[in-house]
Amino acid sequence: MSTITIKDIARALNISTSTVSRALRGSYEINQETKELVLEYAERLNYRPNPIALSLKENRSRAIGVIVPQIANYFFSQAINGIEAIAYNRGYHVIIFQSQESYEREAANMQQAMDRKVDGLLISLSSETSDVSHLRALQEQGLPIVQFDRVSHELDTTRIVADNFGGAFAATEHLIKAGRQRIAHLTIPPWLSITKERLAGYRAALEQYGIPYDETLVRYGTFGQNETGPMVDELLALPSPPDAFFTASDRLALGCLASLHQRRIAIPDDVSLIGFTNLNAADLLNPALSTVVQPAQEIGQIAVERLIELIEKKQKAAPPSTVKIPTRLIVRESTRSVVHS
Amino acid sequence: MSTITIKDIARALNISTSTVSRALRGSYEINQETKELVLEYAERLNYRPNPIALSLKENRSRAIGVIVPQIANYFFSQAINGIEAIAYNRGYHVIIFQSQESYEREAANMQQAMDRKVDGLLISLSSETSDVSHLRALQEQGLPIVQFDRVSHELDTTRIVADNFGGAFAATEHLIKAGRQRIAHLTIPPWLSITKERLAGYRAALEQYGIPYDETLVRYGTFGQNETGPMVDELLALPSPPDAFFTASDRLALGCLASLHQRRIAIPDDVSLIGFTNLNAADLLNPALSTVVQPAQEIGQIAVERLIELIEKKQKAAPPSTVKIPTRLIVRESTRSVVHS
DNA sequence: TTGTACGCGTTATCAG
DNA sequence: CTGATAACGCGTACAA
Repeated sequence: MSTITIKDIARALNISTSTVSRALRGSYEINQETKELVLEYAERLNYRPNPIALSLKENRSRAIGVIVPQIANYFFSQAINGIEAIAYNRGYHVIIFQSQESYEREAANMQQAMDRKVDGLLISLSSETSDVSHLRALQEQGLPIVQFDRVSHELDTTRIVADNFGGAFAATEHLIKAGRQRIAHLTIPPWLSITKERLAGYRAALEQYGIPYDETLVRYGTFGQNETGPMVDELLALPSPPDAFFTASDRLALGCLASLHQRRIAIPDDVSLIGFTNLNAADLLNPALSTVVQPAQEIGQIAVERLIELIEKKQKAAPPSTVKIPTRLIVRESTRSVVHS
Repeated sequence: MSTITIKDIARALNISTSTVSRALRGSYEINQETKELVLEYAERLNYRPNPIALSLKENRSRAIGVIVPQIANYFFSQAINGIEAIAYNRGYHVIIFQSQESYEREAANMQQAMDRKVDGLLISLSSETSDVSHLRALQEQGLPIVQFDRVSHELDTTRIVADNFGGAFAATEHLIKAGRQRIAHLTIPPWLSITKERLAGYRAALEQYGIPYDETLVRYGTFGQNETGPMVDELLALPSPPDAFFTASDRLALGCLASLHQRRIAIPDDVSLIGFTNLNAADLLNPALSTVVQPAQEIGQIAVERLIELIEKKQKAAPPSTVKIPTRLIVRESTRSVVHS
């Protein structure tokens, strides 16, 4: 009794279900009187069409699948924030999947998303994923897919990413201009697209300012816990230790910050530190820390907009392309004297 | 052709759909031979049952609706992390809704969740929500509901919350024992359950140590941007300004930290600062900042476990009760000399 | 303008 | 042991 169907209305009004259906969706060929009657009654009983029945019939769900490595990662939770907001306004629901950085789980998630008949898929690849044939298979079955942040160029989809090269270049340049010469780079697994781009930006800046690239200054992390301590120790033990750190994520930036504090290294007196972070995360960061801000929310919004475009105008699939969203460099010097007052 | 149904199998094997259905679900009354034939064929063609058809038939969706004020809030993204992990293992999907701290939107989300026929609802109330009759209505229609974190005691459901009183007491006591006497409390809207509990813990600690309660030291924020600056200014302008700050969220803690830095107030030399934060957020915090850690992930996990219990054993609905998860006080003194080296 | 019948994928019921 | 049929809620081609 709690859920009222088109059938109940038909029975109550002594008309057929098809008439009710047509009235409800405002079909032109229908008696004004009947129409109003139906609408009024439906309104009164708070009739709500059953989307599941519709899904079954139309073989679509008005749901978008989102697969991310980890929700509890500030970048992704912000991206999802952007995604959900837009999707909601466009009448889509968001079903979240976490790959937990596991290829296997990512594949399982994709299968489940398919089973659920999502209308489209937004995905940021797990760090374990190098083979994208499972994704390609879905795509070939006609599932609209948009990649964001951690993307593969072996898969021909629209890709929405931050300007990782530009951001890394700006960060490195900033450190160089601050007089640093031995800039360490703490980053994430080397095979990820975003890692490569950031590394390239870092190297380009070094090159432009005539500083030799020293690969011993570059350290690759996993997404594990407490990994910065050993990295920092190793770097400090070098014959010629770093005088600055450029980290590739907020997690690494803060881990590095904490490690340096524990080792009684002052920032920015002994070393400088700058990290890749996210827009709101920047608020959360130590005010002494300069950051390269990634517009996570914007990336999510644009990704979902593109995806909905693909879903709704299948006829003219926009040619796959890579969209780079600019990053922003936030320099905080003002607090320097305070922190070390 | 991409999706294979029970019908396809039946046609291919020249048997009826009912036989296929029975074979697939291992019905006892069925020929071993036929069974194997069907299973083998289904396996080979990678048959996957259509959950939407099942939903329509069984009037359930194996999906859990989760309504939170904001995904991009570290507490909630961690809670969702816990929720998703458990739900996934139990075969449920998670559909996310953001109320964006709006009552109206929360109500709309609930309606949509109902429309989608979620099997149960996990909710943390928006800051605008005081009237819970919309929730009560759903509950009376038989929808299993579990509240977490921001709960209403006017709604008779299982509630999973952090031990806000205990955490606030511990934080305040810690500050008192560090010699502080004028402890400001920056908190969130006063009508929220969690606000009241934290305030009560704060007052209880003051009382226990014979410090008079001064309401001018308590400031209530909204969830807006950049609200700590004015709060801190007002407090510092008091005839007898605070010598410590206890903040009710990571956002307020960091906002406060930044504001104090800007005003050249040293921590912990001039004032002490302690905040309510979340387990992983603690990593992100300034290493100089002590915190009361809320186990966000655990709260999510327990909430969803309870919900699934309710969903699956409707017969014996566990009596509604409030579960308090302990918080943990993390004191970081070691970094003090470093920050001010 | 309205009603009848069918199909979307699946399972339960009832015959055989 | 297996098959035909109805039902879940909806929209629509076709018939009236």
